[in-house]
Amino acid sequence: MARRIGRRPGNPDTRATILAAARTTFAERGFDQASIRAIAATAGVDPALVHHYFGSKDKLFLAAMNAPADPAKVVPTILAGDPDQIGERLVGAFLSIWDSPAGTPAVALLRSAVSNEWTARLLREFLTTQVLRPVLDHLDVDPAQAPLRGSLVASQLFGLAMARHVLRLEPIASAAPETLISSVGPTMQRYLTAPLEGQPPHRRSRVTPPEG
Amino acid sequence: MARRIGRRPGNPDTRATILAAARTTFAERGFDQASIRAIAATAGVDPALVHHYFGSKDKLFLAAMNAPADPAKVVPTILAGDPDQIGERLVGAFLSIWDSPAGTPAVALLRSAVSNEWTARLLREFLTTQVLRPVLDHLDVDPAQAPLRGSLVASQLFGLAMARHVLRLEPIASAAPETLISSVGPTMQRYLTAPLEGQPPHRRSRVTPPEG
DNA sequence: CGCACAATTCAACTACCGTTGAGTTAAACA
DNA sequence: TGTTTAACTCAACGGTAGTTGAATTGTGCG
Repeated sequence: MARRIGRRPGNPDTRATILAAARTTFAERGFDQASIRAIAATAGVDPALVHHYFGSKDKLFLAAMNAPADPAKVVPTILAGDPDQIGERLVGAFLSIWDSPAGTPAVALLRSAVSNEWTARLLREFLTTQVLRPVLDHLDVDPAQAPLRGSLVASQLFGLAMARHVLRLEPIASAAPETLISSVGPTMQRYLTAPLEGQPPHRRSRVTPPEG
Repeated sequence: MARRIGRRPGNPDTRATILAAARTTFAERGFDQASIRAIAATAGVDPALVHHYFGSKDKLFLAAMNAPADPAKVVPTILAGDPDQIGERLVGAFLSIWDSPAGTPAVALLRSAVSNEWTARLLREFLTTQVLRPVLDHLDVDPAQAPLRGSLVASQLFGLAMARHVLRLEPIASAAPETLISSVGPTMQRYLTAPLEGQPPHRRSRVTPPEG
């Protein structure tokens, strides 16, 4: 079992090089469009070596996604402090993730989740169990309303990340974090804590849909 | 030039059948993942016939995207009426598009824009010139703030559509339109008309980013 | 009828894709 | 030195992609 003879892990750089190439390629193209061959080429390596290290494309993706921002460390920082500013702190923490080393795998996960059911489930479970549930629990939100509030928050954060980092819609793409914090923070605050049904939609205010 | 002999456009159904198959396939899988071969199979037709009619996959996509909800007809309905309810009417009109015949190509465009730069530009220009600009003009928004307000609106609407129709995040995916109108409408209203810089972010309220 | 021409199909080309298995190289130990 | 073992390469497999050009079908017209 504990045989320790034979060639040592000669060049441990290679594994990390492949992982880095995988992260950027997945981020640029998403899971489906990123090919193992392209990743291997970026890493300057034979495609078969990727399989040698990671076994399959799925496992490579999982390995590349490891060590995104650990929510267990970020979430408490959001919760601490004035409850009225949780919305702003949430947006600030969210934005700062993309400028950190975790930003690349985050974009990768985001891009992939749209066209790949498997990665979509990955993102969904990560968001709900690691981020939304702790925040909603901490705020003592009515459990009957928590799912709607949580998915509203997720929809705005998702749209914000998409506009800023995937679609690159200006001026959101280049805006200072402070601008987005003061703009979107109150939205988060409202989704989290303000009464949602208190103000029902104005009576008969809907626009008639196109005929069909 | 004006020779009119030979076989007539024998079965004009076929072209429409292919277009319909293209729309649903693009909507289900997005531009990249939708194959001409799959579209042809859905239409019960040879892949080469698709090229015969549409020339290339790009042109087929453009043809399939034609006749989404004509914004020239929808936008005025949003603008008419109480300016304080424009947010709600905007969300209502937006939601109703997806339940109309235009919903299928809309989902297709949405899905494709994420992983394909070409379709992303298509969606971006459609949104800004056909929807956001008219609304902002009508509201006499400060031109210096209009782009930010417009892209904030777009980010929330985009996130809403994604959550509801692509990621199918519950309970947004199954919520009644009225629920979403009363929840998201005020957000739109605020992005469009409320002072954005009036309340700067609370001083030093940002969460420290992960080191890097 | 038989010609013209659109509708439609067939087979094939090139180009990638993920994956596999066998083969080569070289570093560490006995 | 020689064995062991991991690092790494090569060539190929079966599959799917968009696209192409030649061949076939069938209908209307002179």
